Amino acid sequence: MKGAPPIGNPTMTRPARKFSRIQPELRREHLVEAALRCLADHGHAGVSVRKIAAEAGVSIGLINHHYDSIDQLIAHAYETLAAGIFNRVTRAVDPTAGTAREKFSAFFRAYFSPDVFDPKLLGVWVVFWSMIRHSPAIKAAHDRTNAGYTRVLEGYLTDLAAENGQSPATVRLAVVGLSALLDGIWLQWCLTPEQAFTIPEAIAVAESWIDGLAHGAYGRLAS
Amino acid sequence: MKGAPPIGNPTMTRPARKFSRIQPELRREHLVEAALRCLADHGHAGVSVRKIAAEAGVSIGLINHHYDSIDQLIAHAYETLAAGIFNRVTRAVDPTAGTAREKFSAFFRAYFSPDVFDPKLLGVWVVFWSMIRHSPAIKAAHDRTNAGYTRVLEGYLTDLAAENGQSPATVRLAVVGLSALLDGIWLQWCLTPEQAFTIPEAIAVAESWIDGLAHGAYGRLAS
DNA sequence: TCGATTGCTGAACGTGTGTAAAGTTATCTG
DNA sequence: CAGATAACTTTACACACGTTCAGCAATCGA
Repeated sequence: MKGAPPIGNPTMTRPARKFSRIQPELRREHLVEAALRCLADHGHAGVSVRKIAAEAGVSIGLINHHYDSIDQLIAHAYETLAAGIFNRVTRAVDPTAGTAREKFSAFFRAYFSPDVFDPKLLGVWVVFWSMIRHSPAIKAAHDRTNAGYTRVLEGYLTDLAAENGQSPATVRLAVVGLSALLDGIWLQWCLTPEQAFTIPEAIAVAESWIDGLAHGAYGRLAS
Repeated sequence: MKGAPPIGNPTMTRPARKFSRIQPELRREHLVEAALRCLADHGHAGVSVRKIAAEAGVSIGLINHHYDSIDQLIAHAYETLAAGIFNRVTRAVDPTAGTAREKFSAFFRAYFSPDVFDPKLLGVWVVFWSMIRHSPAIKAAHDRTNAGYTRVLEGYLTDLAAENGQSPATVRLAVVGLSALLDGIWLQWCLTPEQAFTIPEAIAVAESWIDGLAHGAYGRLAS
């Protein structure tokens, strides 16, 4: 019974392949994808070696074979998801074509898309946030992502100031304001899907913020 | 040993009072406070009957005696905390004194206070958010709180529009924008305490948003 | 002072958790 | 084809979880 080979009929009973070996790198990718599905479906309860292993169709022990602890896997998942979204959104803006003002419109179109504005995505993100304080790896991933957006928005806003003949002195706080506005709209939208504003309206709010900035309404930020 | 009364010295060994009975309402208040301390200290791991009971100095069974499940306790804690902050912030604005513009400044002063801008508070809130999808009670508490802020900001913004001789047509989306901005600044501040902006700067960003609105930069919201 | 009431305790139960470590086997290399 | 390698499985462990429930005891009214 226990692994005993069938006697006399080696060709009849093909020993079914119990698992497949793949490159560690590829396996980790699969584990990350399974982890993200678990987080999206079960929220915080999805942070579970057993659930993720089942979702990936592998044994319990595999995760601890590829990661020192489950937190490392979650951190890797954060890194992967955040980088994917960041790349998708920022690549939607052609850095060589159009005015700075037009770049914002392109950015908003990419940001306010169903890919990003998805309650399940916030569900995943909330888990990440809740682990930031206790997991240095996740905190580091968060800081890296944040710095990326700050850098990109800072570039656009600097160009916009130059385009409008304004001083770039206000750019730093303008970045704070704009990224806060984008985060906040995303948060509200995902937390309350039945809420009272549409995606086009959300875009209009963001566009208006840029218009207000361009019209010099934010002079006091230069203080 | 097990509760056996000491023989022969009834006066020597005073039976220590094992616990105290208090009104259910008061006990629930204590449990809520203990729960909030646990959430602030341990994040999601603080959602635990054993941890909260220990923090409150009561037995394990008491929580299930006063609440059907631990989720009910957490929902009660949410309600209490959210209402407390909402009251503190909104009462800081005298509805009878000053212009609408001045009311915003008062509101911002109360909102951007150490009470609210506290990483531990976000830690608690993230737990609430993570439970919204699975707990109708928490979802309801969230919606109620949200509606409260929307109502208040809508009032201020309507007054501001009247004060500036503007159409109130844009108020609805202005509420979306302002509350998103406030949420986003709070989120950023709490997630990244070592970040590159101060509380006064955060106030300046919010004030500038109001100025931009007052200067008519948000005309397109009326579409 | 003596029940009655009921807030409260604490052990028990079944389930789920992350990790460790030993055993298995698919795949690669010689 | 044989042996080495390491990806992978499996089992086991110790612990934490929420909930239940029988019984204890603090307080109140008589």
